Amino acid sequence: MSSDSRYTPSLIEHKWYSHWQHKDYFSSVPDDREAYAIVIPPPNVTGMLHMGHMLNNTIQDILIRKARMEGKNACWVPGTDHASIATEAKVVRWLREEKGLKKSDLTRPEFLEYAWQWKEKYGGIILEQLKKLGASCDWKRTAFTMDEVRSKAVIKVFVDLYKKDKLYRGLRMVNWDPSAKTVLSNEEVLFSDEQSNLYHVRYRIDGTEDEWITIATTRPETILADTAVAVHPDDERYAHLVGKMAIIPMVNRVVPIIFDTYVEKDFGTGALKVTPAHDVNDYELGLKHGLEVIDIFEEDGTLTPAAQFYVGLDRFEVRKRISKDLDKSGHLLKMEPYQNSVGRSERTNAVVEPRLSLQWYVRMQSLTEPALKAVIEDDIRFFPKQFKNTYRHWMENFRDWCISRQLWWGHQIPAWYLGEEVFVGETVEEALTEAIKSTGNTKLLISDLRQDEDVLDTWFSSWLWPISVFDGFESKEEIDYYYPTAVVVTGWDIIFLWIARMVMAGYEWRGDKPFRDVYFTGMVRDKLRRKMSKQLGNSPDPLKLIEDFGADGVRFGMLASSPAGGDLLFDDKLCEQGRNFCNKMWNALRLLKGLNIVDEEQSPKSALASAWLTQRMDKVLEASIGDFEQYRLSEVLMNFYKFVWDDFCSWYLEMIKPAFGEAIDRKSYEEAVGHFERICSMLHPFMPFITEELWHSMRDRAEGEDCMISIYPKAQSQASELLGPMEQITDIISKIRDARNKNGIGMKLDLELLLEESANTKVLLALDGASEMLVKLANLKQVVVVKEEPAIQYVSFVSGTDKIYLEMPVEIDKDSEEARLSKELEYANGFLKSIQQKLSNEKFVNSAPEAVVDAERRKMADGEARVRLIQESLNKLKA
RNA sequence: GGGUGCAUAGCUCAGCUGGUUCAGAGCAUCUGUUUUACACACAGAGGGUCCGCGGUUCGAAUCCGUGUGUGCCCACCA
Repeated sequence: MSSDSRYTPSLIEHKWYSHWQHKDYFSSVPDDREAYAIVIPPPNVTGMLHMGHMLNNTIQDILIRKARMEGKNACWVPGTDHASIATEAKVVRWLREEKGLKKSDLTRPEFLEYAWQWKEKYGGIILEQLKKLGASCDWKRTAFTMDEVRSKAVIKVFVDLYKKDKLYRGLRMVNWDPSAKTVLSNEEVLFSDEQSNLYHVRYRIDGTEDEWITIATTRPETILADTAVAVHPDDERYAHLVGKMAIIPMVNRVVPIIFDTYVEKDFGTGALKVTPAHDVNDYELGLKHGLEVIDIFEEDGTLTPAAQFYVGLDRFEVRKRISKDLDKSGHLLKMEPYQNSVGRSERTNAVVEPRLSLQWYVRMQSLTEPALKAVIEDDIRFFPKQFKNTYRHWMENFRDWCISRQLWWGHQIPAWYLGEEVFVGETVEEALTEAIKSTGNTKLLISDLRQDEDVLDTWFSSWLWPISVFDGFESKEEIDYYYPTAVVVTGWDIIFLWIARMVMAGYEWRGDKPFRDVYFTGMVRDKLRRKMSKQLGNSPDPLKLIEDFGADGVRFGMLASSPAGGDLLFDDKLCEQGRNFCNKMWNALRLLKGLNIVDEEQSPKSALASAWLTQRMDKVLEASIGDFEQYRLSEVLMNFYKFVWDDFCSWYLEMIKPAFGEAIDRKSYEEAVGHFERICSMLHPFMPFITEELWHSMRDRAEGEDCMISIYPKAQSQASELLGPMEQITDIISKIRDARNKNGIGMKLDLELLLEESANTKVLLALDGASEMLVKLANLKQVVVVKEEPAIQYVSFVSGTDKIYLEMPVEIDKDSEEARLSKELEYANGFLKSIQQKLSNEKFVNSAPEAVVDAERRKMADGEARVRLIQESLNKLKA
């Protein structure tokens, strides 16, 4: 404990973190113990720690620390994801800003060299941040999706899928990111409603002077690529146009007017421009009606010569210009504000362009089947389980997965071309062998083959993570031991991108699930339920939070926010509460450490308090088992919090605390430290730093005797016969405080406690014991048993079925006493009445379970006694 | 349009298999306390139509139906 005796998180955090590291407690190798593995959802190398990471890593750390303390071989593998598109974008910017280089100036190997440099420099930041949070990962195992082992796995899997005929190249409409100049999978496109305009443009009917058809579009720039106009076949307005052609403005292309039920009559003018090259639906229409496809966009979103106008300008610039030009030429009839949903690239935020291109796809059907089954049948359990439905719905409609990306940073596709023919192999030599076999040309050289320029989607490596982190495609030793892993903790936003795919990969290559449980955290939002965003500035800096409240405080705050599933409303007030909790425990230990200890026999009062605390703790621990199993960690923590603060600090410590100037007996002291020790273990997974610090401060510890590897406490006994009496004691003490307050006794005064003869002896004893606690309230003179109502100035109350007389040194306010007693009587009567009513109901007695009826009978007996006792007091007072 | 949740104190949420006078917790609010571990504290208090309606049951915050409000996911969006 530091010398200034103030709780200062920063002082202890660094100390224990390096201590644990030094002990190598985080390392794991297969052994005889039960394996409990968690693979960290690899954060992007580009990433900084954000609140979502804080949350799910706190949760994982709790789970892994608890497993470790329960004697399992706890293995938490950290790592980072190469995040091909996001990283490449970052590297491109870095090159431009720091080195004055453009990507196009560099060769692929040059670019990759810079990218690796960047990765070495910035890629580890996020892991360092996680360490500050206290994450007890096995850092020696730190993996990277592009390191040697993981890369090998990716290549192997690609080849394997190809051989199984689960891979193909296909020409399709894809989501194109013009900023990163790559294709995106559907899951990488985020749709949101944006304000735009609906342009009404008229096309002249071919062969007429002044007959027009008006279409509505949000993308006038694509008019240059139009190859038809479509209307609904039943639309009478356009029935006369059968067989007619329309003339595209500006380019003056003559295109057919087609009739298709796809068109909605009620939307806009009921006429639709068809641009097969730049719209998914139009492409389908084009195929159906045999339309020409005119592609007017370059891969960066500027216009090609095929557009004829605005060549080289960006599509949005063109939108502005063409609307003006169309207006000038009298084609633009109307421009109205319109809200539509716009898809943007998850990584670059660029508006996604539908584009026809040739890409690699994974056939999903055979992969989704076992993956769906596993979750439906609870072989993999979802928490909360509602997500099963979402998962099923999606899995049943899984489209083939586009896995090629037009980037350099990533795993280059192991496919080689000889002319139009493709050969796949783990190495170029393998591909060459295939090529020779296929062509019969034995003179072929490696240099004749041209490797596919594209890299694989990042998720194509992430989905192998639970296997590849254990080198599971190459060696058996670790994978057989650690697989399936225990649980994966993640936000639900990547359920499809990542979770579903890991499940598929697990069954495809291991024939087994990758993890037993999936715990979905909520999305972290601010207390006003807004998303955390840079623009709003409502996203706290995690490291600043740790500085302000300590890692333990922040962990507490994250967890106390809200349970799994829904949104998690973050409020740094909760971190403050967490810090205060640490401070409370810190001071509790200061109290103990400050006591004078004497070698005397244990006082009965602390023996009782100690036994009671054991039982309270048992009860809390017992309840936590189910909560832990269901991943209700907030619940567990709050219950622990209340137990430590209320039961341990407010009641137990107050009861065993000797009066001012006096000493505590050794046994009581030892027991108190023992309780505290168990509390440290119990709370350690949640708040590792403070508990480790207190653990070492409370006793001299042997080398290696750390809280982190102490045994997780279990309930010691089932019995709870002391809980009742203690409840009564706390009740009595509360009532004494109350009487003091009500009668305006602010100062310490002599009070005499008198009990009826019938009083429960255990309570009597306990009260005597608890008397030390009353020191602050009153100097308790004595506890005596009375047979009759005493002839003194007193306040009486009923606790349980005992009546207690409290001698008061001041005149009692009879009116308020009467009011108080009347109120109590009313309550007791109401209680009794409701029970009597129940018991007089034959149907209740007959149909309710025996135990319930019995309990009611007991309650009735107690209730009757209470009513009688209160009534007596009231009568006396009135007399 | 398809699916799926949610509705309980000022706020955030528990309330699990229907059964304690069951209406709770934390925070916030208010009142009191310079108390000897802790003011990052202590002792108290107030605060509710458990969304409305109907049903099942001896008994409903809990189960069923229905209405309303509200969130999310998927698809579509000229």
